[in-house]
Amino acid sequence: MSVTAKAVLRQNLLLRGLAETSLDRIAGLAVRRSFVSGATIFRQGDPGDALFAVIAGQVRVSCQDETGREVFLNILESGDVFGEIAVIDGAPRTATAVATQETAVFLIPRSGLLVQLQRDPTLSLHMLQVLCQRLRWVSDLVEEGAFLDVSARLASRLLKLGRSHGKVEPQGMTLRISQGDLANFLSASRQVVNEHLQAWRDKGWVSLARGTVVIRDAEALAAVARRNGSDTNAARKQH
Amino acid sequence: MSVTAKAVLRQNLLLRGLAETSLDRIAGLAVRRSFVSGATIFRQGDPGDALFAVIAGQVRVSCQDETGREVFLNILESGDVFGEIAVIDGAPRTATAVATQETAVFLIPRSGLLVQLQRDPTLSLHMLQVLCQRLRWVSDLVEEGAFLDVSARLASRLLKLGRSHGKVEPQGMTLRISQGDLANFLSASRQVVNEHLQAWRDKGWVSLARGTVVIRDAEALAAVARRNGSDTNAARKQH
DNA sequence: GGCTTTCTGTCGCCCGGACGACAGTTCGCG
DNA sequence: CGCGAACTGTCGTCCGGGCGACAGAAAGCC
Repeated sequence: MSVTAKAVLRQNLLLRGLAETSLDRIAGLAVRRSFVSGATIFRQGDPGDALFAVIAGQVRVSCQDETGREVFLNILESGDVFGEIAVIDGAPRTATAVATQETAVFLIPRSGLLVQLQRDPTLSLHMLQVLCQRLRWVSDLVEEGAFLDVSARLASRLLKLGRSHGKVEPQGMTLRISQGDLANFLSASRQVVNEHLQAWRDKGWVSLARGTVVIRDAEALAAVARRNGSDTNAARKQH
Repeated sequence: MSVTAKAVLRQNLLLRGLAETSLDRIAGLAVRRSFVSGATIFRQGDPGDALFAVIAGQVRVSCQDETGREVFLNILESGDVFGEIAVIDGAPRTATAVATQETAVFLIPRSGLLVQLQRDPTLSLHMLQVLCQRLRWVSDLVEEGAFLDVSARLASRLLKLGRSHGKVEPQGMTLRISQGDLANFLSASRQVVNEHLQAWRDKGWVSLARGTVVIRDAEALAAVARRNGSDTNAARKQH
């Protein structure tokens, strides 16, 4: 295993701060895999026999229904771990993971991982942290879905995506995502997303280009994210 | 600690199958608490300094926004564990827990629990299972919220509640919940829930009474739960 | 350099479902 | 036993936002 790959593993929440021997043992289990852009890493319903960690590239996790509608749950990049749920309880995968760029990952087989979890309490504790983090993320999705209208959800999600995947540039936080994908993230329609985005562009809060959104006024977006459906009416009345 | 209390603890997913010594050590940490019907056990934002296990009674877990709107996330009864997220990562509670009956719980303080998790790998592994179970439950909420319309969500949730909290009776599976609470569970309005419930009553799929729903044809409900928004139209066209 | 694909920007229509308002019931409680 | 609170059953109104339909623009791809 290359030195840089080990460095990537070391920086994530799961493995950060683990004893060197423990890290080596996990590294010994891991297999490197590459995926071309668009390749499916696993799909909903597959047996969950491995844990993954992204070395380089990007992976999107989503759910689909039979009709092909899709909801994105998360975007993962270098250092992120995914596929933990199924690996721990051994049940089928709850979501589908697709590489959206040329992507390299580590694959850690379930059997070896379970043994290691049993042996290394620190690893278990880290894994618990990872699951908690996921749980908070998903609970947040539920809460926002229940309480916020599309504009608030959009603002909130833009800020979160910006924080985790944005590139800081002089004009602001740059996000590489199409409006259609953004809509899938919110379970909203592309059209409505576009409408809000444009309103915000006119106010100077964001700038838009094909496949990118640049956040120029995070404060303003945060205010929209905080305001729920009822306040939206108030805003319209005022205008 | 009473024998019956220990029996309750032993049957849940977290502690089931643990070594006797390990179980005793946790029992040594635990404190028994009682709550009257309507009492708040903890609320969203509180520091998460304990794990809870229900001995008897019922606890409802929900999120609230500032305007008082509420979404139920779960209903817990004897043997269920709750409050795990905040206890593990030490961050504020993500939801509010309220006793809906006279309720007794065990409270296990964070500090002691963490030590025990570090010492007993089997306990950690069990805790991982518990978190996975929660994660699947919450992911399911997201997926259903995104893909299913109110009738399908209602059918799906009724079946799930029936499975976990229903009483089997000659007429069918009896569920003790008001239509308003059911609506909060789906993030839907009480009125629409009532409308669907009544349509189903007329078809003989459920029977209704003040504060209770009896599932008489689980198959029929399952079919509704499977059918998403688009098929609803098809059904209407046919009629 | 053309051709296809994939985005963005816009309309208009229409429907699911939220919300307010009441009337009638049934509990629980003083 | 009587009163108030909580629940169910129904209407009508109104609107957020889904969906189909295009047109133009930018980006791969042969």
